[in-house]
Amino acid sequence: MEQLLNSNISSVQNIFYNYIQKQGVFKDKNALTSSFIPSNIQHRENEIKQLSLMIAPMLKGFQTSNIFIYGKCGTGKTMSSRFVLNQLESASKEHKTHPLKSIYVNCKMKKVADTEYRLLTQFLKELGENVPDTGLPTDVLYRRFFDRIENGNTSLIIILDEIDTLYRKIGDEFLYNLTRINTELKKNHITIIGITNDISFKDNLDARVRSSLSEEDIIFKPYDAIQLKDILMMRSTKGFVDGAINEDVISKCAALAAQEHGDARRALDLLKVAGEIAERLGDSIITEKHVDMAEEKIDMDRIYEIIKLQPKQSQIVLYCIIKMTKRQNDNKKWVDKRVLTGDVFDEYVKICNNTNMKVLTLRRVSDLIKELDMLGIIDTRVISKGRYGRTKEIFLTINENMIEKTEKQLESHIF
DNA sequence: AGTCCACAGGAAGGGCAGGCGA
DNA sequence: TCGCCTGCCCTTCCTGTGGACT
Repeated sequence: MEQLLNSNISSVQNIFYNYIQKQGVFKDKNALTSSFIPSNIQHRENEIKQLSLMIAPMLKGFQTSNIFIYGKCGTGKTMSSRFVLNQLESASKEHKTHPLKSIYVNCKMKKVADTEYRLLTQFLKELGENVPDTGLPTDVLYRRFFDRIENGNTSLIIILDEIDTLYRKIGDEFLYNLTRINTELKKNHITIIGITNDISFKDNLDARVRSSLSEEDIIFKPYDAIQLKDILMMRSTKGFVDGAINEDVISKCAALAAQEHGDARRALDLLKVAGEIAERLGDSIITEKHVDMAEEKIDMDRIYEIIKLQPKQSQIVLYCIIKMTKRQNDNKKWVDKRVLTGDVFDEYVKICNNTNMKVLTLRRVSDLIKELDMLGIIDTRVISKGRYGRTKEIFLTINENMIEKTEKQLESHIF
């Protein structure tokens, strides 16, 4: 027994020793993450200039317009905004101008920034106030927030990233209240920068919110394959050791990401994960084979992550959708196979009864299906079947060769 | 043209847990 | 301790709807 333990220790120690000794492919892995803000942001010079000009008056204590930034994911919206605000704050400190503070909130963060109360506590905490996570009336929080800004000596810039998610969750009352607070402030000001990838989002807003919130717009166009390659080349130089990666591999990552609406985040992920896979396999050079493996791993990880975070009822609903989709023995291509809400619900009831789970109503299951759609794991479309009623067609968006793995993963959670 | 189906999805509210402040 | 507040998950009730069928 003791001998077995010792052999385990020595094998693990060996892995660590080899890792330390071996020259890996990474020089600075951080440079390959999407949260890394480089000192030189490529192909976004115009947008950065535009944004800087819009918020520069804050340095002299003037009120500036609220700004809306549009662009698909991975087009550099967040990175450019954070870059400009970092520069703005340091300019303010360096030249001792009107003091400024910026707060960045990703509205997609569940349990952090998805309700009015949570957002206000987040703002207050950033401003140094101690507020409980629950318990206080919302109007008390608004008052504290107002007092803090009015009686403090800093103006505030709030970046609301993925603002469309916030709107879908809590409506536009919160945004309206923020703009109202701003009109009542005398000494300091708030500027709101809303970031979204939904170009039509603004149309949904109440007219009074739209007029005050979206005074200036900036649109970030998707990167093309050449621009993506430039970005990846620059990041690779920082991120990988010399000779670990060649131009062909970078081109492949750029081309794959360009197919997905020029998503730089995806391109960087591919590069980083390909590097990790190469390292794990003991290869000192990253090849196109590693990129292929990285592509599959990223997609699978995303699905696992979504599944893991879903409540059990939602997992059962997804499991039923997969089972019903697989059950179709027609000649249709996988992407054309679809199931209907009613069929999913019938299957759901059966599974709940078999597993002694509480059976939720059709109304609730319908909402769970909608949530899965929003997560991008399924696609839905409302259709009419004439006198046989109206329902929802549900398509799986999971890659066909990942279905089995996803199903097994769900089974391990449910049963 | 009217009927009818099978839901979609909005609104309201119940019930529970967690937390605050007097 | 108790009243009040919030978030969260859920149900109930209801109206709306597109198009096949009569």
